[in-house]
Amino acid sequence: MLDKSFEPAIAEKEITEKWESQNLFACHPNDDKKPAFSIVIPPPNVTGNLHLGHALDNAIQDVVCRFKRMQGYDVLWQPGTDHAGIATQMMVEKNLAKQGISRHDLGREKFVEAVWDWKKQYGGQIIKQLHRLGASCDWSRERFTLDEGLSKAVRKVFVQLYKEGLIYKDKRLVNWDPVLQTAVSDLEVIQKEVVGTMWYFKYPVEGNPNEFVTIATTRPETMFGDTAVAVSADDERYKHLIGKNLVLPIVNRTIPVVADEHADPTKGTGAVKITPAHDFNDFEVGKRHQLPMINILNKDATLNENVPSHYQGLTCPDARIKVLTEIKELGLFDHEEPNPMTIPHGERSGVVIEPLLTDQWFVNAKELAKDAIKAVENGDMVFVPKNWENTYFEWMNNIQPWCISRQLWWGHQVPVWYGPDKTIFCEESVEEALQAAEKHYGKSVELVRDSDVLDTWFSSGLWAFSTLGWPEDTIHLKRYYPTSVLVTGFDIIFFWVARMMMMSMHFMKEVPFRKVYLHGLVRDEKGQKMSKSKGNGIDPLEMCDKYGADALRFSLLIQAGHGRDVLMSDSRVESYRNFVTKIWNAARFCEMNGAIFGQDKPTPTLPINKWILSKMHTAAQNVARMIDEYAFNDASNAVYHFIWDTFCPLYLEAIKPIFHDGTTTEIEETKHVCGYVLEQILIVLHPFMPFITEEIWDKTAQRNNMLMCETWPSLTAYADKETETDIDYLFDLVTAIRSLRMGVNISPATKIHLNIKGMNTKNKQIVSDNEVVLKALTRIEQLNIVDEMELPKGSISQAYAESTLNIPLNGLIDIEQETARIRKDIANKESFIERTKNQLANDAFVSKAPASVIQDKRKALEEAQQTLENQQKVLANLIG
RNA sequence: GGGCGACUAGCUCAGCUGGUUAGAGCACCUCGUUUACACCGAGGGGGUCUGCGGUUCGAAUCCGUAGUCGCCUACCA
Repeated sequence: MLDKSFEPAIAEKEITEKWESQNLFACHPNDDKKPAFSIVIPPPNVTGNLHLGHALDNAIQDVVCRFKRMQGYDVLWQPGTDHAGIATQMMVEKNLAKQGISRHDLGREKFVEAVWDWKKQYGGQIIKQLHRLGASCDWSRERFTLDEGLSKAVRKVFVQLYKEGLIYKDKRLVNWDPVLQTAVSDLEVIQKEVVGTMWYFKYPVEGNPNEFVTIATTRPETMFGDTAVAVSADDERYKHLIGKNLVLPIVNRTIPVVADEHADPTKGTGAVKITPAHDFNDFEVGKRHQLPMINILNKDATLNENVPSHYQGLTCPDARIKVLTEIKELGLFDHEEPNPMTIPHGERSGVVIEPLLTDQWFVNAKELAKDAIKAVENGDMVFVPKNWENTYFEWMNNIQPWCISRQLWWGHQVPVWYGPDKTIFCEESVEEALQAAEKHYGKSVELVRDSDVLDTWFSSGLWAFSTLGWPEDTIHLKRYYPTSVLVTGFDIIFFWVARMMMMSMHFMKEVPFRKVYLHGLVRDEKGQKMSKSKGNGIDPLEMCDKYGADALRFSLLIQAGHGRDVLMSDSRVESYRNFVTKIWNAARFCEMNGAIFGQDKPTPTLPINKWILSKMHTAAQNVARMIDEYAFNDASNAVYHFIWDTFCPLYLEAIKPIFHDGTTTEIEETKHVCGYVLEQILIVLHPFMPFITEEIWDKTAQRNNMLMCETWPSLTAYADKETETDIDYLFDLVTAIRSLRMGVNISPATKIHLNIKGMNTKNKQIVSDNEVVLKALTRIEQLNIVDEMELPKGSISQAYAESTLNIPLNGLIDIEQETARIRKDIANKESFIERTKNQLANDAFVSKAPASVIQDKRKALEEAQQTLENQQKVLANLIG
């Protein structure tokens, strides 16, 4: 029995326990009868808390997984978390800082232990939160990117790529985060727009103190690292200076003037100072001209020993002020102007990123990208929506070397050992490295391990196969790889999707997933990005507490259309909570009227019952198609409207009089049909709203199965189009009658007499077949269907298709108001008729438009003309 | 600088390969019989589809162009 109201908090807990204690989310790799379907979860950061983006992402995956299970697939939804190198290390360091301890106080080993302790105690909170949403992951298979198995995969991949020459060590400019004191990849750098200043300095020409070259710079303090000034070879202003030297002010070091394509005569002064160790373009210029590279910064971005002593130890902003002062004192300042520019900031630390010359490990992404590009070109992997593939190609075709080393402690340590002479031994374990070293040196030696760890995305890049057991040849790998679809946000196409494609193509020779579905961002109700600083964030768990997980999921899903962002607000969730209540009450109604559950599909004789079965199957088919197209908004909309606009107000209302006045046979049939249809509704709605549906399923009957294990309605067409059309007509008629009543303020309590004049045979038949229903829904006491009659004075009439509806009224009606209403209706009809007539009189239209279009127009015209005629009679009767 | 997307009722959005008297939800107005539901029911008002030009018998739908907004990406001496 269903209680008076649905309590999400209690039901969600109970149902989750039932699902999980029976292991219903588990995959069955040995079940040969079922086709496999698999999804790997985008692993959330182990430090993370569930936000609405996760809620959306996982609601979508859950819909797909539950749907596929119901369709008879063996589903693996592979869960897990990411160790999130920088984020996690920062968090633990912050905690330690509260006790006044730095990671250096602890030392590397102790620190890493501390992080593991933290992880064991507090990490993975987000996984618990996913359970609350109803996520049907195979929780027994949860993985972590630093698990032993996954670490093994990481080492194997690194070693192989190294041995293939696709991973290499290089000294080059990288994005350096001076606070975290590590290199970061291009993707971890955020460009921020600011209005800076362009300063113009004069560099004297060597041997001719009265001649100067004016250069423009936005970073005066980097002048200590200048090793040339570049000009364009054709620039008349500077041509004569090429090959000569300038004197770098303050330090009084001489630097050459070189001709280089990088110098653009139209920009700045046409002469550009070259600082190879602190600018990416200058680095290239430096290499072209074999210029010295002078690094002037320490790891914390203060100036180092390569600058004049009174600058050493200053921060860049301080040094800048000092340089400006000094240049002015030297009379070498030309002028300055405001300069809008973008400045790189660290994604995590938020501080200014410095290009810094360091030794780092790189992946030759250009090489790995080749197969990853091909796989999308030839359709082995498909983007949904398709237009994202442009973004993918654009980036992949211009891909830069991927800097994978991080100067952190938390993460996968690079499997590289150095011999006494710095020879590199890249092996999967220290034992193997020692062996290799012994072979190399002909004796045992001490090795020192590289201290760097890998970019977090290096291990996430292997996620699609490492979680399935690779490099072991596991049954899961065989059965579930390649995975069926990846569901994620477009913001990590480059970080993750692209890297998975590259790694998977290289190591598996096969795509990691057949499709990638990219959903939008969750925003607040005004369409603004949610952020802590704006304070407009909405906590999904709060929403669960307040409205239930089903309502939250549904409000996300119903907006998840291709290429659309999702807006979130209390009022939206509230309205879907109302939908939950609606379903609950509909179920209660069925139950109270003795609905029969757990039976096979009925074969009813009453039109209304045939009708709802047909509608139900059409809806189920549509929903299935839309899920397969990843149109979650359309799919949820279709369920929503079927329940709220068809099942409840039409069908349930229509069967009330049957339960009340029907014959025993009719009542039994209707109990069966309404029970059956409700069960089908529960099945179709289940992927979207797993809790309420499972709860109703559970509480209404003794069942063998939980709802989530039921089979999706058969997709073979079951449609009774004729009955659908008939009953649709009936309900249209109901609306027309209700509208007529309402128009003259007849109280709903008043039972009326209704005359219908001139109705055709077919429609008469429909009305008489469903007379009980029609009368109940429109509160008609007496119904007269006549071929011809005079409309009584003081009665109210309305043309309805070929017939005229008439309600005799004893009381007064407002003739004026009524006349106006009819006139307006007539005017509408006339305008339609005129337009349609013109169209049909147009030879070009008749000769070129498809026959079906013309036929439809003719039919509509005929009908409108007939109705118009009737309506004109009604008007004449009213005023005459 | 390059690219992508959006612009349809007060708000949020449907409207697929051109043919609908342009739809929905929320909001709004009116009225509330019926023990499923007031977290509800019935009825109703409201838009000519950002501007301009074009293609077409026919355009919200295709093309061009202008504008506004958003996102991605590059560069910035």
